[in-house]
Amino acid sequence: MDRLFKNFQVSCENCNLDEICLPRGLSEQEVKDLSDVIKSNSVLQQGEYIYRQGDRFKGIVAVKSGTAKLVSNDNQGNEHILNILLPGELTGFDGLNQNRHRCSAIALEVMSYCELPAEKLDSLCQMVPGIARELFRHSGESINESQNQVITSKQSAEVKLALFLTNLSDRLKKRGFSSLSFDLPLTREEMGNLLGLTLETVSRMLKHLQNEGLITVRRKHIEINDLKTLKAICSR
Amino acid sequence: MDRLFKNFQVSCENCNLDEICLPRGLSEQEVKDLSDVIKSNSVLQQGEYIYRQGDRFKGIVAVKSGTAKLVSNDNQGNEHILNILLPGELTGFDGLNQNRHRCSAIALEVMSYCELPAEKLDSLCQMVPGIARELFRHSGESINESQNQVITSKQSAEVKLALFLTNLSDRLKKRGFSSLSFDLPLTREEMGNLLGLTLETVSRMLKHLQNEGLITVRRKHIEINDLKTLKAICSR
DNA sequence: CGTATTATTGACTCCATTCAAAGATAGTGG
DNA sequence: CCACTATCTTTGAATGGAGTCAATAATACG
Repeated sequence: MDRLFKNFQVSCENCNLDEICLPRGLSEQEVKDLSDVIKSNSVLQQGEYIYRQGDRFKGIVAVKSGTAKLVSNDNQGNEHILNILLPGELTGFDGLNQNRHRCSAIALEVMSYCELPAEKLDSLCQMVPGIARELFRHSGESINESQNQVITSKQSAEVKLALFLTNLSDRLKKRGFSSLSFDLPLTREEMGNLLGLTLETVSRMLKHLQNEGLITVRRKHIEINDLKTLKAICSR
Repeated sequence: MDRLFKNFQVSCENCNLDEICLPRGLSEQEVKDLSDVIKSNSVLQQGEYIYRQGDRFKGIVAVKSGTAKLVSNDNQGNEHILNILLPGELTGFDGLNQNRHRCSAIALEVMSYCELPAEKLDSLCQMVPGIARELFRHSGESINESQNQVITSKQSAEVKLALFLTNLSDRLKKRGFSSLSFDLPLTREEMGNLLGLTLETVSRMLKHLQNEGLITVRRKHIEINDLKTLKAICSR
C-alpha cells in the first residue's frame, strides 16, 4: 500500500495538473511557496468524504485523479447533487462564507486530492501576491458552474441531458481527457438528481439521443457521435 | 441634481451599511484604507445596467439602496434571472473567473451602489490583510445563493414560491428591513423567470398561499401572516 | 380619460412523473 | 466456474402538475 502510492508524492512544482490547477497563473517562485503549504495526495475510496456539510472549513481542495460529487443535504435528509468534480478542478469555496462547509464532497470512485489548508490561506495570500487573484478566479468558476446549473434547471429533459453531456465533454477536453468517449461517473439516479429528473426519464432521454444517432450509450459508457448536433439541441 | 445627492457622498467609515457590507470584519484602519479606493454612490434609474454580461470585469459592487436583478442571457437571447440584490449585498464575483462579467446586473428601481474597482483589488488585498478574507467570504455567499437556487429549482411550484418569499424575508430582516411586510421588486413574469415557472403559475400559487391564510397579496405588496407554516411548506 | 402594462382566471394539453415489471450487470461465495 | 444476490437499467401504461392559449380585469401612467 505504502509503496503503491509513493510515486504520487509530487509537489505542485512537478505536478502534471499545474496548467489547469491553482498554479496556472503563478510564477516559478510563487509555485514553490504554494507547494510548501499544500498537503498533497490524500487517497479516498468510493463513497468516502473529502469533507462533510457542517464541517469546519477545511481548505481549498484540488481533485488530482478520479471524480467526486458535490452534495447538499436539506433538512429532510434529501440529497441534492450540485455538481461533479473532475481532475484539476477545485472545490471548497462553499466553506468560505461561514467557515463551515455548506455541502459535502464525496468520492465517486478511487480518487486522490491535494489541499490548501484553511489556516494557511490568509498568510499565503499576503506572502504570494498572485494567489489571492488565482483563488478568486477559481471561486468565480464555482459561481459560474452553479449559475449554469440554474439555467440548465429551466430546460426540458432532452436539453438537460444534452447540456450535461456537452458540459462534461468540454470539461474533460479542457483537462486533457477524451471528450468524445468517456464513462459517466454517476448512476442514472444520480444524474436524475443532478438534473432534476427521475432516473426513468434520464434512461429514456439517453435512449432518445441514441436513436437520433447523436450518442452511443452502453451502460455508463458514452460515445458522442455528433457533438455539433448535440450542442445545437442545447439551444432549444 | 448635483445638490440632491450631496448628502449621499459618504465613505465606508460612516456608511450605515458597514455592518452588513464589506467592512464588517475589518479594523478601523482597514476600513479607512478600503474607503480610499471605493468609488461610492453611483445612482441608476430602473432598467439601467450596473454592468453588462461580456463587459470587462469592473470590480466588486455593493448595493447601497434600491434593488437590482442579476441576469444571464443565453445565446438565443433568452433572459435568465439568477437572483435579486438587496441593499448591503455584494455582486460582481462572476467576473473574477475570466475577467469578464458572465451576467448583467440591472437596476429594478432607482438605486445606488458603491464599487471596489477591479484594478485596485490586488494591491488592496496585499495592503489590507483582512480584505481578501472578507471578499472570499462574500464570494462564498454568492456561491451559497446560487446553490440555493439550484436546490429550489427541483421543488414544486408551491414550494418554490414559499422558498422565494421566506428567503426574501430572511434577507430583508438581516439587512434591517421589515421581514413580514414588503414590496416585491419583480413582476410576476420576472418571478416566474427566476423560479422556473410561468407567470400564470406564479399568480395562481400566490393566490393559493393567500387562500391558505399564510400571506396577503395585493399586487406587488406582500404581507406574511404565518411565517412558520410558510417555512414548513418549504420542506415538502 | 384612454392606453399600455401587469395580473388574474379558466379550459385544455402535454411532458415528465409515478407505478410496475422485467432485464442486464457486477460482485460474492460455494 | 457457476449460481445467487444486490444493484442498476430499461421499458410500458396511466396519472398529474405545470404549461399553453385565451379572455378579462386591475392598475399605472402619460
